Amino acid sequence: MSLVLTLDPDDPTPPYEQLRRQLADLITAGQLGPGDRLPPLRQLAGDLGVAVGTVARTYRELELEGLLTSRRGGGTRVAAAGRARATDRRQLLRGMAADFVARARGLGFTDEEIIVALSRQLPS
Amino acid sequence: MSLVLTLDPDDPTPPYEQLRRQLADLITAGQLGPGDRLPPLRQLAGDLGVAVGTVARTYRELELEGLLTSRRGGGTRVAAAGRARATDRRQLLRGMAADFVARARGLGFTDEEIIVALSRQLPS
DNA sequence: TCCTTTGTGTCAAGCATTCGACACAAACGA
DNA sequence: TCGTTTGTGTCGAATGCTTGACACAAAGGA
Repeated sequence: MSLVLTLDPDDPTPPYEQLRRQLADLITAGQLGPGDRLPPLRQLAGDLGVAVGTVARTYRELELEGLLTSRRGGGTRVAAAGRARATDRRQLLRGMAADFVARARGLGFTDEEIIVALSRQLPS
Repeated sequence: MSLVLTLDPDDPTPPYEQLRRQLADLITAGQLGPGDRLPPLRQLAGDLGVAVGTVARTYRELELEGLLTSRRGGGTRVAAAGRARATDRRQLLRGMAADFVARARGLGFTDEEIIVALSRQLPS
């Protein structure tokens, strides 16, 4: 499994937060399943070019959310699903779709315009 | 015209940046047209509950991008369109749609799942 | 058992952001 | 003309994030 985690240096959003969002989405979407192991702090920090403490902060926050479990020497893994993952997965996509549509409408785009733009990206 | 600008206190993204993105989108989408006046620094700062300097930073950055023009005593207005707004408008939506689809695919959702989720939000 | 890996915690330093307040200059309106 | 509005700039203080380094504890592997 090759994790695709990236940081945008031009984004004023703090790196620990950029990383947290990506991992949270990957887990909720099921790309990372319960028990899956995440990269060690030092490795991920080295790959992304940030300090160890920054990645540690991301892992800590996700553990507080119940998405990860960490053990010294044992690494950091995706927590056993407390809730039904299938439901979360569906809700995540539904929320993403709703956000996208709401944002487009708020910018004055008509439903027709939105549909046209989407049909360029999706086979239908 | 009642601007809908909001700040999420829980979002670690700096307020000046949250505001900058919203205004940039509104302008590019054409919701705010050339010559339209924006709220005075002090008024917007008061409404959003932030310091004047924070809103000033947002206006300054947008002026550097060429989207706004500011004059002492004259207020801040949307700059005269340097480029064809119609094109920008279309490209903005196209980019938003592409980002949404790419993100969903990256999270492992199939095109079919994406279409189903969207059809719940859009009449078609 | 012993060494390595790994997460956790601390620390000081630097930097960016925000805040609140104030002063100033330019445009506007009566 | 004169007072108001408005953007700009500065200042010090506070807060939060990142960095780099270090030590420590727990788990795993040879």
